[in-house]
Amino acid sequence: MVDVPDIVIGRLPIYLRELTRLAEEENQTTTSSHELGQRLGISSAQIRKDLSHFGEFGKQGTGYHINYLIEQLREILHLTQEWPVALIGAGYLGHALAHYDGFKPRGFVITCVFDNDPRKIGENLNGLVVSDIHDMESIIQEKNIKIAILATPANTAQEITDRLVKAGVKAILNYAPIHLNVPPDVQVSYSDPVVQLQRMTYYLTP
Amino acid sequence: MVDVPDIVIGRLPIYLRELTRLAEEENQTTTSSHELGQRLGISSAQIRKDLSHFGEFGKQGTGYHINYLIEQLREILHLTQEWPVALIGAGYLGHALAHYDGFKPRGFVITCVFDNDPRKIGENLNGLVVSDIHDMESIIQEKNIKIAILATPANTAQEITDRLVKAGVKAILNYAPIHLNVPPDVQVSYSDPVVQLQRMTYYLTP
DNA sequence: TAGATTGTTAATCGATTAACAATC
DNA sequence: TAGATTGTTAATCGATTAACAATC
Repeated sequence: MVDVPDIVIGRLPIYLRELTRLAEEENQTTTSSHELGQRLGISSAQIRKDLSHFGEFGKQGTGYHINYLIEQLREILHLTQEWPVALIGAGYLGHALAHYDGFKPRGFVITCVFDNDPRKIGENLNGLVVSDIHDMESIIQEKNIKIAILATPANTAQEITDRLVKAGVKAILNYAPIHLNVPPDVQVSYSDPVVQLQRMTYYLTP
Repeated sequence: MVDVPDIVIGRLPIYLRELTRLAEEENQTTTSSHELGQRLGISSAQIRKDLSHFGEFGKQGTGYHINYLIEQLREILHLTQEWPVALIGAGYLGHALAHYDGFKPRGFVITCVFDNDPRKIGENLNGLVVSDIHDMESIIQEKNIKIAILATPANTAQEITDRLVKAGVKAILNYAPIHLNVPPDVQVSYSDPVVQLQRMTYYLTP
């Protein structure tokens, strides 16, 4: 359990999402690796192999009890606590993230928002007041925040990242279209819509 | 060149992005697989191997001419044309995407926006008028649009996807937190911030 | 019991890396 | 020339899959 491949970890939230859907939308109480795989376009063998890294969660003949497997996945992914998140950038994207109601039910709460634009500082974003980015480090440390969402332009992203790391942040979801350099103990996840679109156009006939 | 692994294709836009950065921000005209890899946290061997699927773009001793490699990557990824994109959903996220100025310089133009909310239909979004989603298929076909960005709630995403596919869309960037079922000739790329955050919390100590 | 499905093993498949001849 | 760096090969490393005994 010490050395589970990251590619396996990356699939667990997808399993968790689909299991929640099966429970809430389809009102099912059990499922099988075959059914889950069918719905996600993943082989049943891969799902069983992935889960086997962490224990035995199913029963031969009947499959998996959905609520139990959801609970196990939430523990594995450290989602039994709610994670406070700092949002950096109060532009259009920052607004969208601040208003997104999908964070809370899945384990995350945006707790503070920062911007460097005096016209945005003080603004109310879905109940959160935008703070001056100068206060970022002190507020992050005070609230013991370990996760940040970066929604700033590319040209300030690395500088802000360095400050986040110094302030103790260990995971960054980066929406700026730029690679970030961080120490090995800091996680970075990237979301650049253009990179995603460009990957798909390769397969399209111009 | 017929059968390049998708994981290789996925790195090409990253190379392209960093090369553009090297040219525009650092004013460099040449680079090496070593330098590029250093900046991206990728081995130089992997970069050379990836590029070798498509041809020989460098020179021994001197490396790669940046502008030339950029042009080659743009051709490989089919970015020599500008791709019109349909945006589905005019909520906060739709607003953010409609105002994002990073699409045009990298090959994409949001050409139409759709929503089903009568209060949003007719609204002006950064120069685009929000259309009734009932007109989605006809407008997409008329404009010969092959790429859509899905920024709707999860509960309508599959239904809209089916309609997009019928209208001829071949690539979907999906922001709804749900797996989409599509025919094999349709590309889907996913962007669910919570999935990305949950992958990172695995590595965090609660 | 009969049917279904797990967890696991071994085989297969695919991706990454190290090394180096070629050559600018 | 000497130094640097490519493109490519072969070896290594890692991930996926097929198959099946175990068992609910």
